Amino acid sequence: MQSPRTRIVEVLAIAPPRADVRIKGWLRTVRDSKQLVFLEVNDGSSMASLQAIADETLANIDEVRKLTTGSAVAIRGELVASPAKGQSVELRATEVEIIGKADPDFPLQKKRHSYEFLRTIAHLRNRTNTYGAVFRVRSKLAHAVHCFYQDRGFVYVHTPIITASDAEGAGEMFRVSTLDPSKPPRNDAGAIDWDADFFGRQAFLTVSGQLNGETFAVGMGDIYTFGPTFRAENSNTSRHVAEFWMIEPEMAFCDLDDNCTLAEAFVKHLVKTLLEDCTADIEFFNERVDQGLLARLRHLVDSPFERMSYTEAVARLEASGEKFEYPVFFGANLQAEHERYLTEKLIGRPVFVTDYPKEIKAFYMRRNDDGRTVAAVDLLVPQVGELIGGSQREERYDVLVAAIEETGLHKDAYSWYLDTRRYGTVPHAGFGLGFERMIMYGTGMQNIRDVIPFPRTPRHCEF
RNA sequence: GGGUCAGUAGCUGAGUCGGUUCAGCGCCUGCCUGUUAAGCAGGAGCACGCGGGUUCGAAUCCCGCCUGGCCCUCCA
Repeated sequence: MQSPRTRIVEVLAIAPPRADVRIKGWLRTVRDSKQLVFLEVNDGSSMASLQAIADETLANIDEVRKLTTGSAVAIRGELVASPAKGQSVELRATEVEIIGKADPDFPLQKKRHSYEFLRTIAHLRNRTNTYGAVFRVRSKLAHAVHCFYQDRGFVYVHTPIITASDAEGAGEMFRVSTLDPSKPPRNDAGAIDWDADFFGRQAFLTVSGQLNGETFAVGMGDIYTFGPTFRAENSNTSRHVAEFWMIEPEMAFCDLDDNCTLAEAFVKHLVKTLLEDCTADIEFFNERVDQGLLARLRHLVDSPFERMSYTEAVARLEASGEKFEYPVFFGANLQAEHERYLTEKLIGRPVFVTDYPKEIKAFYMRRNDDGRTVAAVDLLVPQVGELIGGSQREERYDVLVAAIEETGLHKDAYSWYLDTRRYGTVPHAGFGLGFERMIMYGTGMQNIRDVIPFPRTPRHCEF
C-alpha cells in the first residue's frame, strides 16, 4: 500500500503551522542555492502549486538539488507561514522522496508554449496551468450537467454508440466493420456483401443519440443523453472535431418555447457552476486567456437570452447594411459570418434563432402552420457560434411520413421511429449542446482541440 | 474539399533588396542568493520542412511536395 498524501488544494487551505503534512506531485520548477532548494510541487488538484523548502539537513539534499522539472516526488514536512513573499504557506521538508525522475529533456518549460506545440504533447500538457485548468473545468461541467438534469427528474439514457441508421442527415459517418477492407466478401452482383459483416448490415458510429432518445422521452417523460458523438466531416476549423461529446435532452409534452426555456436554464446553470466552483481556474482564464471572460459570464447569468425567428433574423441582417460574403435572403442557410454578426454585433449576447425554412432543416422537425418553416432552434453565442441545435419534433404520423419521403429517405428504415407516432404520440422537443463548445465559451479557449484531452481531427488520431 | 498564412537550435521568436545563422528560455559546468518566469559567469546545441531549379554563391529568388495554423463548407 502506498503512503497517504494530502492533496495540495487541501494543504493550501490549512492554517499553519501544521506538522507532518505529506504531499505527492510533480515538480513545476526547482530553484536551488547553496543552503536551500525551493521545490514547486503541483499535483493537479488546483491551479496553485505548493512551495516546499529543502535544506542541507536532508540526507539526500544533493540528489534533491539536481531534480529536474517534471520529476515526481513525495514530500513530508511541516506546513509553515512563508517568511517570503509569493506564497502564504510553504512546506518545510523533513523528507523528500524521489519517486520518478524526469529526463532532462522534459519538454515543458517554465515559460509559455504555443498551443500548437502543446497539442503535439497532449499526453503531457495536462501538467501545464492552462490545460490543468481546462480539464478541471471540464470535469466540473460534466458533473454539473448531470446535477442539472437529475435535479429536474430527467432520466439519463445511454443511447448506442454504434448505429445502423445511416441517414439522419447530420453529417458523414464513420463506418464500423469487421470485414477485411483489402478483400471484402462480394455478393453475386459483385457488390460488398454487408450481410457477411459483424451486424449483418452496414453499421456506423453515431452522429446523434436523438432518435433513440426520442423513443425514451415518449415513455419516460424527460430524458437526457451525454456521450461521445462522431462526425467524419473533413472539417479543419477551430471548432470542429471528429469525436466530441454532446448532451441531448428530450422532453415529452414540450414545445419549442419550453425547449428554449430549458436550454437557457441549462446554459446558465453551467456558467453559474463555473463562477461558483471553478473560481481560481476561471480567474486564471480571465487573466491569461480572455480578459473579457468574467464580465461576459456574469452578464450571461443575469440577462435573458434573446429570442428571434429566422425570418426576423434575416430581416435584421438585411437591414444592417453590413456587407456579407454570402447574400442574406429568406431560404438561405445562415452562414457563420451571419451568425457571428447576429450574436456578436447585433445582439451582443446569446440569441436563439427559431423557425427556419423547412428546406434547410432535418425531416424530423415539426412543420409549422405557415407551411414553410419548421420549429427548429439554434443557440448562437459570441466567439463560439452555434452552441445548441434543437427542435420540436414532428409528432404527427402522416406529416412525418410525408417529410421522410420528401427527403428521399425510406420510411421502412424508420419503422421503429415511426412507431412512436403510432402508439400514444405526444408533442415533444429536445436539443443537442456541444460539450466542448460549452467549455470553449466558459473558458475563453479559442480552439476546440484545446478543451478535449486527445482531439481527433482529420489526419490526427495520436495518443 | 476550397482559400489563406506559415515551417530557422528542445521551445518561443529575430534574421531575407542572396555572400561562412542570432537571442531568450531549456540543457551542462561553476558561483551566489529565502528563491519564486531567481540572479551571475562559462559551455554544448541549429547549416535554416523536403526535393528540384536560378546563381560564382540561397535560410533568403523560382517550381513542386510535405506538415501545421486560421477562415469557409459541414455542424455540436
